[in-house]
This record gives sequence, C-alpha cells and structure tokens, in this order.
Amino acid sequence: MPEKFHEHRLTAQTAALRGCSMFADLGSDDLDRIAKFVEVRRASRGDYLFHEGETVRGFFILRQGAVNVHRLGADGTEKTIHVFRQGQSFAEGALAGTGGYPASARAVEDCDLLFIPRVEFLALIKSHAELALHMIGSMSQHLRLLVNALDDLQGKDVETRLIHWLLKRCPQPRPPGPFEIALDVTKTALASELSTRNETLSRALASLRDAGQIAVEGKRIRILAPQRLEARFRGNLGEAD
Amino acid sequence: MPEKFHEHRLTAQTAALRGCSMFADLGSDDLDRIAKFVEVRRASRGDYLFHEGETVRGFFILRQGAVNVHRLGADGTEKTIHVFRQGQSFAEGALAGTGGYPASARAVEDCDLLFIPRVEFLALIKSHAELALHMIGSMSQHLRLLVNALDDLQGKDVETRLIHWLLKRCPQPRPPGPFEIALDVTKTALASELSTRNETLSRALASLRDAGQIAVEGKRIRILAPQRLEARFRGNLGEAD
DNA sequence: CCGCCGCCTTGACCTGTGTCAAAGCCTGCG
DNA sequence: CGCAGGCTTTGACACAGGTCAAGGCGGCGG
Repeated sequence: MPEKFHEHRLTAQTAALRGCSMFADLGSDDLDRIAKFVEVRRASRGDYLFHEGETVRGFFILRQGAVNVHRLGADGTEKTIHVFRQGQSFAEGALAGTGGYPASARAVEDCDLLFIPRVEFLALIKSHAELALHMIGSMSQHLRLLVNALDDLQGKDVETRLIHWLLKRCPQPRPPGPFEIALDVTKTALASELSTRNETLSRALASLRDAGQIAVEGKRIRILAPQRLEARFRGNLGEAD
Repeated sequence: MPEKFHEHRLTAQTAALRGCSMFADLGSDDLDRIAKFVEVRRASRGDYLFHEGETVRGFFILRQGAVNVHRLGADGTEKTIHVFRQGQSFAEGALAGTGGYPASARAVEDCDLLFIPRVEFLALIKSHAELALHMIGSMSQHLRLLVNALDDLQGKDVETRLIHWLLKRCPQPRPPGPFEIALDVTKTALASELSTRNETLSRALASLRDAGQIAVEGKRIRILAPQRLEARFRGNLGEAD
C-alpha cells in the first residue's frame, strides 16, 4: 500500500473519530494512535454485526446508517432495545464485562462503521486516563438512555411514545410551521423500535392524523404544528402516566 | 480524634471497600487512599439519598439495607428502575455525565452506606487506570442489568417476572426440597420493583399458591420445589414471550 | 380492650394492546 | 402488463393488567 494512501486513510479516520463524542476532545496525536488499529467496516441492510452471547472483540462507532440492538425472545420474535444512528457508538459497555455481548446488533440500513478492537483499546486506556473518563462518560450516556427507555415503557402508552419519538427528531426550539420527517426504515421496524406491533403503530398514526396533528404520506410524516404536538404530549403524560 | 480510633475507622472501611466488586482487587495502599475521603452514611427507611436532577456529588456503595432507584411520573406515582441490595454500588454512572442524577434514590430499609465524593474519586481515577477499568466494569454490569430489566418488561407477564425474582434469590444449583425466602420489604414495594401494582402481585402470588408452587405466610415465601418452579418459568417463556 | 390505620386480599369492571384475518397498495420481476 | 410478495391499513376479538371499591387482618397507642 502506497504511503500516501495510508496517510490519507489515517486522516480520514481521524476526522471520523473526532466526530464521535467519545473521542471529541482528544489530542490529534492520540487520535492518530487510535486510528492505527481501528478497522473500517461496511454492513448491508440485514447484516448482523454481532450476536448475543458472542465473545466481545470490540465495539463500534456508527458513521452512517442505523443499527438495531435487540434480543431474541424464546419464540424467536426480536425485541428492540435501542436503534443507534450516525455518530453514536455502541457495545462499548460490553468491553469490560464478562459473558459476551448482552444483545445482538443488526444493520437496519446500509452502514458505514468503525470497529475498535477490544484488546488494543483497553491497553490504550491503561495509559490514557483521559480516554477512560470519556469512555465512562459515553457509557453514562447509554445508561441514561436505557433508564429513559425503561420508564417510557413503564409509563407511557404507544401514542405517547410515538409522539416522543417524533418530537426527538424535530428541531429545538420548535418551528411554528409544519416540519417533515422522512422515515429511514419501514414502519414495522419503527413499531419494533417503539416496542409495539405494526398494527398498533398504524392505529396510533391514524389517530394522530384524525386529530389533525400530522399528515402521513408513505415514508414521510409531516408534523403540522410541532408546538401543538408537544402540548398533546404533555397532556398525555399528565393523565396516562 | 485519637489516632488509634482513626486507624480503626480506616481499616474497617478498607474492609468494606474490598467487599465491593468495584474495588475488589485493588492494593491495600490504594484502598487506604480511597478510604480517606469516603464518608460513612446511614439512612433510615424512607430517607432520600438524592433526587432526580440534583447535581451529582458522588456515588454510593451499599453495605447494608436496600435502596430503590426510581423516577416520578407526571402524576406523582413512582416507577422503580431497580432495587439495589447489600454489596452493590449505584449512581456511579452519573459521575461522568452532565445534567445531574437521572433518577431518585430512596432507602426502602434502614441502610448503612459509603459515599464516594465525585471530585476526589475522579482525580484518583486519572492517576489509576486500573481503577478506571473497574469503574467501567461496574457500569458495564449496570448496563446489562438495565438491558435485562428492559426485556423483562417487554416480554414477560407479571407471573413470569415474579418467578424470575424468586428464582434469583434461590441458591444455584436448585435444592430439591422447599426453600424459604424472607421478604425484606412490603409487598407493595415488591410490586413496584416488578413494575406492577400490589393487587396484581397479590393475584400472581395467589395463582402460584393455588398451583401448589409456593406457600405464603406473611413476609415469608416458601418455594415448595425450586426445580418445578424453574420448569414453570421456562414454560411461561416459551409461549407468552 | 378497643379503635385506628396501614397493608393485604378479593371481586367487578374497563382499557390498551396483542392477535388473527382480510383487503388494499406498492414495487420489482418475469 | 400483470402477477407475486412485501408492507400497511382496518376491523373484530381476547386477555392481561390497571383502577375502583369493599372488606379482612394485624399491630400499636390510648
């Protein structure tokens, strides 16, 4: 491999690493050191990145695409734990523990990711306390995420969870006019992300449509008045929760 | 304070620290260093250790008792995320993040705990990569725990969750004869731990009793045949999940 | 000893959501 | 062009579990 190309590959990865919150404020020398053992991976829609129970070889940073982290129930139906999207890292929590990955991960879109091998990374951490703190911070985020997911499930009905999902991808502060969201996955996949079935999601969408909150055109959902939708969200929380 | 007493206090805490998995295999000099800034705390049943949103001052190790980590819904009902018991640490995930504790913690029994202040601990981590790895390991455990809780909720009905809870505190390998479990909290609190209501828990217990699986006498539950109960557990998973 | 107050139990009822089934709609392929 | 196989929508139905209400049981203070 020509040296020039190798150089280029390194800087491209360095940039990608910096984009991930975990490595955001590391010195560029450190980043280069990491970039040396990082692997670039591509995954097509449907490919598995790892399976539950498999021994942990490393973790991932998602540059492009979306990954569904889930478990399989005894009857084979998969239960989504979380869907990660670009810029996020996942499975770093599994690095330190024993017993392999606690869940499986499958690309729900074509993905472009970085794979950080376990042993090299752990070795690096030992000499870079800074990095360890970032790692802890990142895991901390995931903990919060799961805590949120957990009380979403406990307290909120499907309509409320759907509204929550919509509002999360609507800019803050809320635009007064309509805002359109393009679904990057099938509605069935979205249903799974919301821990429900496509039928139920379909009904929830219909109910919001009938209430004049949204307009649905295939894979595009238009929020007619984000502020009004947010009001309904708070309303739902008040009684149902 | 007499030097002798101080010495004693230190070694007692050192021992307590070693009991916690997070510090288990640290050198005793390191433990002593930690012990210096650790605070001993007691909490009576009902006391709050921290509230959701409060700025994070440190984390806890539970030496004795039980702590309920939960959130309050909009209507004021509390939703349990997890109940920690002796030997476990909690809230260490909040150390690195921003935005304060993601949940509240309340003693459900009289508790005896160690409080590890945030700034001192973080400073120590910077110079002790070993410790950082342990920290990561511990958070990793909590992540797994939440993942488990999450798919418990998604997939399993209350009876199954109850059986799961019972089996978790029944020795492995399963004794062939009866095994008795003493509830350390009220049944209402247990219901909350299982993310349900006392009425529903009551029914689940009754149903297991009528099925000849358990005997309930106030706060003591006798599992008549652990192996048979485990069989039922697997049965439930097969269909319902 | 009695009454109060928490906790637990049981019954009746209602609602959300999963399940099953049928039909509509797209998209790609022969 | 037309058909097949996905996805989505809608309806009918079943059931787990939450809610409300009415006791029962027990412990503790007066």
